[in-house]
Amino acid sequence: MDSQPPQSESLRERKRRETLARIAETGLQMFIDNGYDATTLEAIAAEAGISARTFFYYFKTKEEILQHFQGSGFYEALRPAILAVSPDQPPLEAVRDVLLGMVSRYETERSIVIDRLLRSNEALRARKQATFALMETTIFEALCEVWPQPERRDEHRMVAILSIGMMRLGMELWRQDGGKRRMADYVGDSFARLQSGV
Amino acid sequence: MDSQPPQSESLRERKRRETLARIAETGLQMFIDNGYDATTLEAIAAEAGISARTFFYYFKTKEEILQHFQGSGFYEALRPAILAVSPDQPPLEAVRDVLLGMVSRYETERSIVIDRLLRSNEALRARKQATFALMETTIFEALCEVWPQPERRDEHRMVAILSIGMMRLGMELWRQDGGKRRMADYVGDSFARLQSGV
DNA sequence: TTGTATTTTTACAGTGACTGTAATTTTTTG
DNA sequence: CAAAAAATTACAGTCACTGTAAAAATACAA
Repeated sequence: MDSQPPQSESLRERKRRETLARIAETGLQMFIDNGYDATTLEAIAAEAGISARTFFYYFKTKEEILQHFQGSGFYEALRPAILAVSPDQPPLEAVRDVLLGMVSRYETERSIVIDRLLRSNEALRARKQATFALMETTIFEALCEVWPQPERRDEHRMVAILSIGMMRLGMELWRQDGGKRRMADYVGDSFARLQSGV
Repeated sequence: MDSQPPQSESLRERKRRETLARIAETGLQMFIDNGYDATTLEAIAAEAGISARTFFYYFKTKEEILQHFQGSGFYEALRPAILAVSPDQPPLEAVRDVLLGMVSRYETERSIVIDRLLRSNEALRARKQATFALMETTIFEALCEVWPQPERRDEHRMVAILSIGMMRLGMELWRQDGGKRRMADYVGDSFARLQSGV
């Protein structure tokens, strides 16, 4: 109907965005319904109305479908959030606050379902751990920008490892507890316990 | 020459052990020479003098060749070492001492080469992180046996995460430093720094 | 030694993720 | 509208890995 496409997004861009989203949604739903391993690329492509080859034009791997959902929301926001932190507080507390904010946004139905998928398969579990390692690196590098003194680099590494560790601990305790309280509470408690002496 | 096989090991067992070792050694050497991805299973099998199908009679996956070397030495010794610890000292110090002992035994030429391989490939890096996660679980469970009070379980989780974190930190610092001092020194320093207040 | 059970090895025929290539269609742009 | 750029597809291939069933090697008992 509009003969003038909105300047902000061309037909091409819109189609691309829609196709990407359709593949991801279709894939995730099929994973949930039938399991990750049992869902073939061919089936996802067919369901999404594209050829199998085209799938790889949008995603490098099957796993990347899940990374798509992990990525959107958590990992990408980490670096900017830390860079925006006030350099007056101690780094560990700064990172703690950033992570608490992100964790509380993370606790959605979808994330929980995806997490269950990530636990269902050996390779996916490994990828999940790798994501944490990536977050550590991201935190470390961001801290080095906020507090750039070279003699603090080792401290930054330590803070990055401890932060991700406490986040993982909190997430695990939350899971163990069946989600009675908010995930962020458990993460906050873990940080508190860490700081109250090891 | 001996018509009597030694009771301890039958022909079958010896051959099996030898074939397993031959596949692993051949595979590792070919990975080192030509890279992990560029080395096909078929090539390893051919070099080891077996059929491709027989490879999978010994290893479930190609990755398992590397796990074979990781496993022998580190992961398997972890649980018994912690179970043998004196319950008088604090858990964190106990685990620290265990890890320091294992790390000093770990720092061999072969381990370093394997570590380089594990860094060369995305999936392998992920597996490496997964191994650390597995060690955390092993430590946690062992601690729960040594100090079985239910109210200490969360503490044990914390100790497991912190220990593996400090070990990883030490290993990383050692690598960054080009191995001037022993790896165990860096790990020990990391633990010390952790305990001297976060 | 011989026969029989068990284990190991192999060939063969798949499946499924992923890649390279080159042709075709769709969208953009001048 | 024509030419460039991007998206889609078919097709053929590689490689890790699996299922199956038969053959070979080893163990064991009579």
